[in-house]
Amino acid sequence: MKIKALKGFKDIIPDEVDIYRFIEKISRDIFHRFGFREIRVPVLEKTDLFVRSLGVATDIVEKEMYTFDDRNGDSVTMRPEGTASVLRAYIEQGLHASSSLQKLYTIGPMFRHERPQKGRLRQFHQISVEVLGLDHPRIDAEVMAMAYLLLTSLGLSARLEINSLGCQKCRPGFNQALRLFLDNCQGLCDDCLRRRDTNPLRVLDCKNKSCQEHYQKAPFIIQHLCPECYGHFQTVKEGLKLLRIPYTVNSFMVRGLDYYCRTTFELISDDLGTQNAVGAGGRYDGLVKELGGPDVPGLGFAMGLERLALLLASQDNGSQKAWTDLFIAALGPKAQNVAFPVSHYLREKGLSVTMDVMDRSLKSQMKQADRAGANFVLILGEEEFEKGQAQLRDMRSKNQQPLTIKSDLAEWGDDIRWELGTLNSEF
RNA sequence: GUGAGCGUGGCUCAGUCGGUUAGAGCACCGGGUUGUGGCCCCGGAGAUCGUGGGUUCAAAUCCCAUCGCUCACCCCA
Repeated sequence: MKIKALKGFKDIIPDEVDIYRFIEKISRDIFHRFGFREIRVPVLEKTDLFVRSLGVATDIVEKEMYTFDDRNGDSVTMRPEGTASVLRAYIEQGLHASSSLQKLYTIGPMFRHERPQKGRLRQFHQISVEVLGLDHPRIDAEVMAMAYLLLTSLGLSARLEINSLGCQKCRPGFNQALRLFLDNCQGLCDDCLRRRDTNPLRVLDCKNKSCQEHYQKAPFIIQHLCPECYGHFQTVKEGLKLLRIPYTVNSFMVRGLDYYCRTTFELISDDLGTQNAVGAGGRYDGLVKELGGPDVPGLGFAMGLERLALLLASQDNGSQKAWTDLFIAALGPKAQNVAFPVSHYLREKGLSVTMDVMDRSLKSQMKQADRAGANFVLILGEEEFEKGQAQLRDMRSKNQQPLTIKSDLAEWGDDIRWELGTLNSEF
């Protein structure tokens, strides 16, 4: 019986890794421009960390975490998201002491025991970005602008939707108003009836038509924001305008995690089926304190690498294949015996070199060279080898020139490097 | 947890009102070019037809069970 990977756990094969590396490279570059630094944190944490940060009643904590007792009997959890771990590290390492403002990001695997579907896995990968220690609304706009720039830099388009969830002062009032409104609605669907109690905001994006008719008249959270939250939201929007970042306000947008307050946002793509958010985040003032740290405000977002990769793959951007500087085609045992150490010498000197060690026909070796994306092929033929000659072929121009083989392999290797250098500079 | 669809060489799929040696394309290997790639032509290797059981003279095809994958719901990146 073949052993297969677990449900929702995927191998990322070389062609796909190229896409992931591309995404990561662009991300690091963009984040650097905004003054962010990378932090790497463990994938396994004490269960309590996530229970406290995400909220006991959230779906993630209730039924999606990979939680188990380790060999000491301690309850541990494979991280379902990045923010909690980064904040734990921020507090534990005393990063707040070295600078009151910390801009951090991390890239890595997250784990949630969900039913897999398009753009959703049990082990998936996120880029997670956090700003700690700054509550000015402009940073909210800046972070959204950075997320937006990342997408456009990747050649992707997505729309930015924003909302404000208010704070501990004004949200309860809205929740009450909403619940009152829902109690007076007749004929809501079963889902909405359930959500009315568990997560009232969630009813607002119900897909049921009759429910939606009701919600046309539902109270908007924006109307219930306290003056501070309202002002914050206004400045966020002004900031986005100043930066010329297009956005729409979606007052029905909710976050699944308890810790969000005030600004929330999502980056939505229409090419992802129903899992249409490529990135999402928001402000989480109070969370650091909740986790035992100083009372500093926080803000962050996460992007799903799989979803980004899905979008990039769908845009048939011709993935460049692997390449190699030089392929050595050696025919016959004698030539092979020389080619083998020369290939190693050239690699020591920094060239990427491939050769066929099975001594196959020249035709098939040329084929291999082509597949390896070789820029040049060094041909060591049996007869020529006896005469101390080799051929250096430029695979693009098909030009071929003779090269004298020297008995001192290092000396000859340097000759080859020299020739490749002069030939390459012509391009 | 709920619902629907689908499991045939490495990949994408055809074949399914049961009927001989299960096909194609791509990829792979070899040859045509006695020592020169990408195109073309020819040949080759490669399949427990997801698994188990049942019906039948005969099952990839029908029935039952089971496993897996996919998509959707819930929820989320």
